[in-house]
Amino acid sequence: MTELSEDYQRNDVYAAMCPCRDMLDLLANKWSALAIGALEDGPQRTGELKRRLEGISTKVLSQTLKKLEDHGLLIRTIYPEVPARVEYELTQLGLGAAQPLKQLRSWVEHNVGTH
Amino acid sequence: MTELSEDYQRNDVYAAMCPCRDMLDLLANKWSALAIGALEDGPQRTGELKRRLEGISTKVLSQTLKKLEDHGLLIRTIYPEVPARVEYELTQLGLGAAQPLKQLRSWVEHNVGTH
DNA sequence: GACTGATGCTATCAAATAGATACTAAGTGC
DNA sequence: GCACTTAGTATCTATTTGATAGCATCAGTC
Repeated sequence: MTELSEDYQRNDVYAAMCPCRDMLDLLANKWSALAIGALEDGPQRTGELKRRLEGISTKVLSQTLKKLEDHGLLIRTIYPEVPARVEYELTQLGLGAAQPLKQLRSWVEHNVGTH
Repeated sequence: MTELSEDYQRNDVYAAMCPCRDMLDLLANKWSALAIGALEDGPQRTGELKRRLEGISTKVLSQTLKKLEDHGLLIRTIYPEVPARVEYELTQLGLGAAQPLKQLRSWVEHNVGTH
């Protein structure tokens, strides 16, 4: 086993200074979890996301999507139509993150109000 | 298939008014995800949790644990020793929630800094 | 018997974030 | 010119977070 193959073991979400804390903070968030889940269905534009993520404000939606883009989880594409069309699409990384988030949402839906 | 067996389908985290939104908001949170993960190792007292959840403040730890208790995810036990000993332990519900959260933490640790 | 130490919680203040709403930009159609 | 559409920013307030200090309890020490 080479040292390179063990690289991932250096990441520890319990360590305050570990860079993966940022990612956990980003993903362990209501709106991120919902946005990534919605985008699993394919690229979507802003208005559609706003409608699906019931209760989110314009500002928080913009901020959430920007943070996800900055972390490489999704790609933002502007189509120079009029009025402007903006689409968001998950990257491979985002598709990967979507899996555990889907399980979390699913667990919540199946276990609330049943105990 | 009876109606009762379909009950869980009424929960939809995308619906703003669904009670499961509260649970998603609680679990999709950095400190909740870390606290529940730590408690998977068994009951632990406050100081131990504070040490493991590097960077958390006393106040936020208290608040986080209280919210988790209020939602039935953990049980708080006070042992009348001196100085007082307080232990937190996951309930069955908490143990269930721990699974998807573990996968999320694991995904983060394996996918940060590798793209 | 006052003094220190340990533990867990709350009180207090500043800083950051969320949320609600209004406004801007750019071009189309009337 | 004027209204309409879409996506985003600006603005203001409310809520939450974070850092610290303080409190209560009582055992052990001198």
